[in-house]
Amino acid sequence: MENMNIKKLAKELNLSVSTVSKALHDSYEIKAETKEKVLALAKQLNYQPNPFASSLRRNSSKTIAVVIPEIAHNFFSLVINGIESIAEELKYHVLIYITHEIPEKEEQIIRHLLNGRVDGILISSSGTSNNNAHYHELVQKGIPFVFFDRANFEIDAPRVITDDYQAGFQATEHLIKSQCKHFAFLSLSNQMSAINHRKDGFLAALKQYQIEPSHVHIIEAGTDETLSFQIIRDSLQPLPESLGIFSSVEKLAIQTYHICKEINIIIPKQLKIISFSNLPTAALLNPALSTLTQPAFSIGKEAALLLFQNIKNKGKIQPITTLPHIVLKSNLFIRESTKM
Amino acid sequence: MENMNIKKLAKELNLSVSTVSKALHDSYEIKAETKEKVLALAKQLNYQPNPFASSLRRNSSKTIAVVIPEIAHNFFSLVINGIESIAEELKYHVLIYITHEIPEKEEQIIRHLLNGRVDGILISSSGTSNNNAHYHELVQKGIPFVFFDRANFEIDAPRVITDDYQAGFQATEHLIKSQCKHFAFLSLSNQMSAINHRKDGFLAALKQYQIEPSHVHIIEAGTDETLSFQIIRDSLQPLPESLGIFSSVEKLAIQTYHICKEINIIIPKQLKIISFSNLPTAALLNPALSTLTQPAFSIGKEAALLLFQNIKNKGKIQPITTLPHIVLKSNLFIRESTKM
DNA sequence: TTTAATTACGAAATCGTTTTCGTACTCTTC
DNA sequence: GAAGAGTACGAAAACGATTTCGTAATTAAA
Repeated sequence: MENMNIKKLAKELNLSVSTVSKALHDSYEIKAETKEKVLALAKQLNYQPNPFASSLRRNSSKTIAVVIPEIAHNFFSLVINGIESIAEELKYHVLIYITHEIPEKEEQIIRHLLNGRVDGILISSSGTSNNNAHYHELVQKGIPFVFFDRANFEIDAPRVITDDYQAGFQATEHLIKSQCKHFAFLSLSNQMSAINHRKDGFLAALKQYQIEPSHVHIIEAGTDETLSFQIIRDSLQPLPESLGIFSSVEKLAIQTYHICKEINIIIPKQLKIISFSNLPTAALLNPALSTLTQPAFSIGKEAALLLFQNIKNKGKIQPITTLPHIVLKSNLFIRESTKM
Repeated sequence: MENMNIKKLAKELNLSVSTVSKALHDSYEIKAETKEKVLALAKQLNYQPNPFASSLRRNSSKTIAVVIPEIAHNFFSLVINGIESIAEELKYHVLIYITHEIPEKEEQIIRHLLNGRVDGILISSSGTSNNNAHYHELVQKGIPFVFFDRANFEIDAPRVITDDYQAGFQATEHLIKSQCKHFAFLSLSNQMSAINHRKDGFLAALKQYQIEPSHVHIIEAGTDETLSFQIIRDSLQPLPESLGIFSSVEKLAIQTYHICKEINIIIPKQLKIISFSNLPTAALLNPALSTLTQPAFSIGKEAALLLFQNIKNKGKIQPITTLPHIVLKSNLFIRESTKM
């Protein structure tokens, strides 16, 4: 009685394995009475089909993978919440892979997933190392995938992103109207679509308001924590007059707060800052942080829905032009960190 | 050439399937020359073994499950980071399941995992509904599992927890020495081991310092956000004199901050608060929040190590007395929110 | 030189499902 | 009452790996 399987179940019922299998799947070939018997005994003996045998035979795993740069991050964990809400409903399993912002790691993970372990993949890219070969291999293997937030625009895959350009423009415009004279953009890397779009919006706003180019600073802080602290600290000493910082990600804004505390820069008097962020404590910070907040949960939900739709339509080739690209709106919350 | 498998590989090499399989597993039966040929062609043709066929035959999945109450939470996402660091190293896959603090959901998830989809489970319990039957079924099926943070002490399974009692005592002692007169413990539920230990420490400290029992308040805020806001708000109106709050979880402390802001209670003048928390912004809050911080990453790491050890030792029954229970230390950070 | 041991491989069973076929049996229908 | 359709089931072939067991060919030992 150690492990129940369909063979033992069939023997117990005096039925063939195939009949039992069909009964369990509610096949029209099996009469109601038999189905009931099978279901009843299956429940009683606590029979659960072996998922690997099933996956092997059906060539589908009821599993998706989520590949993200990091997880201890409000944005990504909220996205996962959204993804999980859909996966749970559709009875799919969710595998998590973390790249730690290392493109090679992402490549390795994706390559590994070519073996069919998952029916589809949700990716927030860590930037590409050189080429996009691994994405192309996914396409070739017919494994559906959807980008979210950080997409690779060279690949014809569906994506769920936010209005990064507009949001960047809007945030920058807000800094300009708050009487900033110098402007800095805090970037993780120039390899990430979302961040680059934010930067484009930033630059466009500055151009439109005819800000002197020498007053515009792009600070690439990078993904290494110690290093980025140093880079930001250096760029604040000496402190440009009336500096307005637009941070492309939450983490760098928090670092900036820490640095300002450390070297006694007063926000918003000496420095104003606004950041993309999903911090639940943004309004409680000292001073409260102005934010652009992405609808992270919805991003996860939409991306998952798109993925499952693609999994269902697998085989039927879809014209590229109908690939659904979803763009959601970020919300601007003006708080004290950008007060005049 | 659509999908490579071991049969095609064998044909290409003019070898039998079994020889190829053995070569790929570096079996002593196969001579070096043959191994090299096999490995070379496997790499060239980008052969990756079908994980389900493999799992089916070997009866092991190289996959573990992590069952947590929620994910958009600094503590749990840090724990996952720790778990992932070990899993990645050992080439295991990580499935995530979220219970949303619903015990029935947890039961359902655990029951589902009885089918052998995973080699082991890491659980932070959402409290038990009635019985512990699902845990016993895991034991019966021989599926290793490890509790972390929120353990079920009635079950003989390894656990990785923190010194909740001592930390609770310490935090409360700190509130007492900060001249608080009334004391409140903010709890999620009385079903969770970690939280109850914190409460015990809280009560023990108050007893030791002979605090008048009528000055001691236990506030069970529950897991529903709207409701807990209301409960906390109500318990602060009217505001007891010199109230010191010890929040058992970060979320409730943040809610308290929001409420204080809303109804103009000044921290730490009118109300002092200290909380268990892994907030990266604790020091940046207004005012900076005093915290007890758990070594979340280490908890994840230790729990994963324990689980993998148990997976390896599966079969060999271990005497209950040697079950490793790991207790890690939390760190107390005193900040402005408890300043006199 | 004969026997025993070792080396290097292959055939086939196996893991637990799902699915394709085949086939008894009953029921219509003309 | 023969033909056709429909019903309800079973045998067996997949799915793609791993592993047991058997066996030629070579080498070593007696």
